Amino acid sequence: MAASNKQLTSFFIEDILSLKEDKKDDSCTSESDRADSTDGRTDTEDISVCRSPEDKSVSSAEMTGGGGKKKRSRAAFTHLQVLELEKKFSRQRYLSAPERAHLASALHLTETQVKIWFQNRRYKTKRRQLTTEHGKDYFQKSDATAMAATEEDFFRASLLATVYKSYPYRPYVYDLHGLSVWRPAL
DNA sequence: GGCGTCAAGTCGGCTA
DNA sequence: TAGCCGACTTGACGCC
Repeated sequence: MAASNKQLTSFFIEDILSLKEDKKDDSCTSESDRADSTDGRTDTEDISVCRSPEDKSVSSAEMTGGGGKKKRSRAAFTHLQVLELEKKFSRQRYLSAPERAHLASALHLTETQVKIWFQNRRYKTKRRQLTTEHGKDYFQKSDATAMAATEEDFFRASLLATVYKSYPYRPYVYDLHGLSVWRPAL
């Protein structure tokens, strides 16, 4: 697994939520949020933003020149960009258009990138939650029941193991407490 | 080379 | 009809 040793964007939600501003990379710029969000929230105040992904990797629109087969690139968001996105996601799972535009400009990302990030993030969270529930169901079965386990159960167990291996970063674990409040399950 | 991660692509459904 | 969504899938990238 690629993530076993590297630290990269491994951090705790508590860190994100309590983060005001620590260190700033030399390549990063700091800008203050003008707090023009429609609901009056100022979640992204004083966001420090590094270079946009387009600066260090080819953007989606920019493909291999020469008219050959177009090559898709994968933008790598900076640590701080992910930090702010996670921070926002921990409070809001859905963004309105103005909020998305505001966050995008604050992070030097496109609105599409922010939208896709939230889509992927929600799906990732849901997958994790589902596999957790399935895991509970499976391991709570009695031996007798386990003896009569269906092929689906075995498939489910193997899938669960695979998914657990796929999600080494604890900060991505969320519990749903109520309908609208999400918080880390740590 | 296989595997895991993740941004982006695709597809179908829903809503205003 | 446009825009957003969820549910995957694809493709690039990094690690072993």
